[in-house]
Amino acid sequence: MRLVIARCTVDYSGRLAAHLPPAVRLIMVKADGCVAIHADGGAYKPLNWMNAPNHLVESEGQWTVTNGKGEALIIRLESVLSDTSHPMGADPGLDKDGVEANLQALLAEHPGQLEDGMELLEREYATEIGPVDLLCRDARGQVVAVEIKRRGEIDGVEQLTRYLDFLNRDPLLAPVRGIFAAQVVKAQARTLAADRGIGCVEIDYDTLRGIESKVLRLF
Amino acid sequence: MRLVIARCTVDYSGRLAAHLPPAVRLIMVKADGCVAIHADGGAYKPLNWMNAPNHLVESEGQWTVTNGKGEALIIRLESVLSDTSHPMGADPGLDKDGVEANLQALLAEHPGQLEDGMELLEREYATEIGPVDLLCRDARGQVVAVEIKRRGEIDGVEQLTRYLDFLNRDPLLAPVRGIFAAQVVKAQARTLAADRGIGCVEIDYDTLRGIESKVLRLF
DNA sequence: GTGTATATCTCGGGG
DNA sequence: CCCCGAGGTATACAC
Repeated sequence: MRLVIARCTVDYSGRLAAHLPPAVRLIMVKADGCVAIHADGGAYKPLNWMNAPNHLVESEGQWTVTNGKGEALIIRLESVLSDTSHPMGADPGLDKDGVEANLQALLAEHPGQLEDGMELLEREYATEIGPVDLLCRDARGQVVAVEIKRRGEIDGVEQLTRYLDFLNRDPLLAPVRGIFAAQVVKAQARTLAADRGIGCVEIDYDTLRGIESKVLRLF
Repeated sequence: MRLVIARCTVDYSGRLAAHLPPAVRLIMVKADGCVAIHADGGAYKPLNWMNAPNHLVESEGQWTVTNGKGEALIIRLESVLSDTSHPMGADPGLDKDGVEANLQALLAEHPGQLEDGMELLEREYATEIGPVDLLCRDARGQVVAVEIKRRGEIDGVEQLTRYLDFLNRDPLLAPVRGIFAAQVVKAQARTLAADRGIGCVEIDYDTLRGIESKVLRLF
């Protein structure tokens, strides 16, 4: 990884046009060739960048980075304060645990948390337009499609609507109703869901995890 | 900005749990206190990070970063290869041109580019489920809802469809028709729009900006 | 390659 | 402060 501290201006052209006036910034060049220009503040996103694969040409006081998609990043260096390189090697990568998949697994184990008497038929039930998170049967025997989100927003309601459209074409399943389950359901999503006859359930993740812990303690 | 090159392990807990095995990485600490851990590859996103505001405690071989939302980042340093600081000052910020806001502003000024005789009624017209980009009236007096995107894809058509559903329940506005305006409308979006009676208009941003320039030159 | 769904999404604006 | 929408979204994965 090469780290350059320099007073510079930057111009990006491609999907939009963006310009950075002169200032001291960090220019980061990674081993895969990607370039990022960071200011000294404002979270992790760089001001400008060019992902790999790209082509970097260094000339006197100017770097030109281009890629095959007609994008270009031009860095004009007014003064270079520091220019260092550090070998790092490949990174072993990040282990993650606890995203949406975790919530889905817990609800698959405890479908009764969605509604009394609910039973799981299948997880990741495959349709032609994508997998339904949970396919369940309610206490009265009706099939229920469940879409799970960490944050319940309008896109999720659209997603569930598409699944319901498809599922209801299958005479073996129809009529299928929908439940939108999330840790928090936003007002607009709730409005749209209500409008389409889709139920909303807010899931308390800690409660659910508590139930799971109790079950595990029995063994 | 402080730049530390070190062999380290990192653990994040908060919205999820994430762990990084030992490797040499860049630890970036910006003036506002935000911390980011970068590998030598993989685009501009860091492996782990903690945005400002947060609280950083450095002890022997370990940094602990916490914030007020129950998130924590623990960096265990096995060996520090480099540790430098570089004053940069505030960044003047990024000038962007060509994003949706620019397109919306230009179309609001020149609704006739959507269709002959179109007139603007309101920009960002509020509905229960979100703001309609432009509400217009066409040459025959019919109300037209306009959704503007830089790239016209299927979710934009869905969005406009939702707005039309709600707008058409208002007897003072109905019947409302829709126009989907974008610099490029993808084939699937065009098909879906046609199926729903929504018109598509492709906008040439440079042409539109040219018209704006001509208008400005008159003054 | 295109389409779909996720993200510690980030980031900025408005109420 | 939260809510909401756009993003040069990026990224992974299925078809």
